[in-house]
Amino acid sequence: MAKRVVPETARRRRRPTKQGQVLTHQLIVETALRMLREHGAAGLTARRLGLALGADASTVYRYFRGMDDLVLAIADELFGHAVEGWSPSGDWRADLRELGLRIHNAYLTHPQAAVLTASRVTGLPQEVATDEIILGILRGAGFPDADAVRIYHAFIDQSLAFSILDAATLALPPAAREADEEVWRDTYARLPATTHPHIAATAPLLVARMNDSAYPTALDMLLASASAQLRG
Amino acid sequence: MAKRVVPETARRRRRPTKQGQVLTHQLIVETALRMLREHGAAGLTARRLGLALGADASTVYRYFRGMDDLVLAIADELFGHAVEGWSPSGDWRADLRELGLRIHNAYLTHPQAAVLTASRVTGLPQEVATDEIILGILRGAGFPDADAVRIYHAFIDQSLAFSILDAATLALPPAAREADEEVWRDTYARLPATTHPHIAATAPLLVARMNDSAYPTALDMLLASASAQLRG
DNA sequence: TCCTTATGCCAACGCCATTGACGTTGATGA
DNA sequence: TCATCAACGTCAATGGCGTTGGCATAAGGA
Repeated sequence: MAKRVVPETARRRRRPTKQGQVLTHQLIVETALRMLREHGAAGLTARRLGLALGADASTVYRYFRGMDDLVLAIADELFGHAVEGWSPSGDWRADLRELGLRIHNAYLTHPQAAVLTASRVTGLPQEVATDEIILGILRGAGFPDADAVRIYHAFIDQSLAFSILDAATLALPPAAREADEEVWRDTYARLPATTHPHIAATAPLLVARMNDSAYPTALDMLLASASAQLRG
Repeated sequence: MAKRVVPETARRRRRPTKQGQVLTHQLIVETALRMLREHGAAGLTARRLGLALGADASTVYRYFRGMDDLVLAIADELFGHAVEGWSPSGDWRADLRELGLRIHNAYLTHPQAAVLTASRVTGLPQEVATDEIILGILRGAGFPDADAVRIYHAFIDQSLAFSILDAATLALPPAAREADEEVWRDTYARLPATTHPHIAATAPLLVARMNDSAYPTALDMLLASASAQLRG
């Protein structure tokens, strides 16, 4: 075949799809983002993307080598969304907290993008820009380079990792979530204090928190530890 | 159809597969675990599982409602593996560190199981047992119940979340990983200090750490913060 | 002995990502 | 002006996936 290569230069020749749509990388990424937002991670498929674009599924492959390439482009875009409109306050701890929550939130609807961002470090522009910001905050706060890099790594991976986890919960249909909650409540309430004293003692607390994301806690703990390191 | 219901009572009547194998829930889970260990998360499919069992893929559905049910069973099994042979040392911090690493490691080859464990809290036996152990360590260390529950939640989700992330890296074919590493090294080395001073200053450190999991760092920071809370 | 039920197999459904072949277009340069 | 060529659209097909309906068979229980 004619080697479905994706050219790097900007395209100048265009032909509309059957529905009259003119495609670009940008348009495809934006459409994909909208689909993810509206239908969740499982809702983005080549076929449906093609449909949403008014084009054949295979047309997507003229622009991206495969779905992974597309998701990678989406992933980079999300870093841009995460820091959009943000500016440093001067308080490193508050700044990192804000950025952590923003990144976590941006990837919440796009867990597949989080997986790729973390596993396939490809140096895409928005990702690099975000890295620079985070490292800048840490070094500006006075962390020695080795510590700054270590904390940066833990910080960014933790935000992405929790996004994936929390996204899975979010993606469940409400009915399934309620059913699970019921089972859980039952199971934990039924455990006798003789065999499971600690669960029995804390069951109400456990149940009350079971639907919350643990990310804010984990983030705060990471920042508290970093702060202690800085002072110590 | 005859409603493919999975009976809850132990089965007594058995008919071997064409290959003479006699199936049980246990055998299916064990075979699936082996496939995950040997071929990674993407290597476990209903068809291949059937093949490995010497049975038709559809036979699996006589034992599990669907793939999710099977993976849930696997997930619970993994908690058992994680704490197998472990006993508390009396040092709560060292104990939690050990358990965190064990859980992270157990789910490393089974990220799909980690996703389900965290998103569909179903109160399966091994999971409950592990929860009891962790809560016991925290309450034994002197944490008030509210803190113990909060830390427990962050701790367990952190280990699962990082498993998913690290598993994605692990699953990449070595060639792809090396190619990515190359790109990364290039990108970061090429950034001028004028536009990206912080990356430029720490590039060697960044590159040196890029393939390591950030989990141990994040875990230690979480424990350090917990310890400070306890003392404070 | 007969009936029920558990459990096996097979074939099929509708989904998925991806690709090869082919047609059409617009820009380029002789 | 016009031939060439790359870009990029469609279509049809491939091989995989989870899942299910239909049917055959064997093990107990009556």
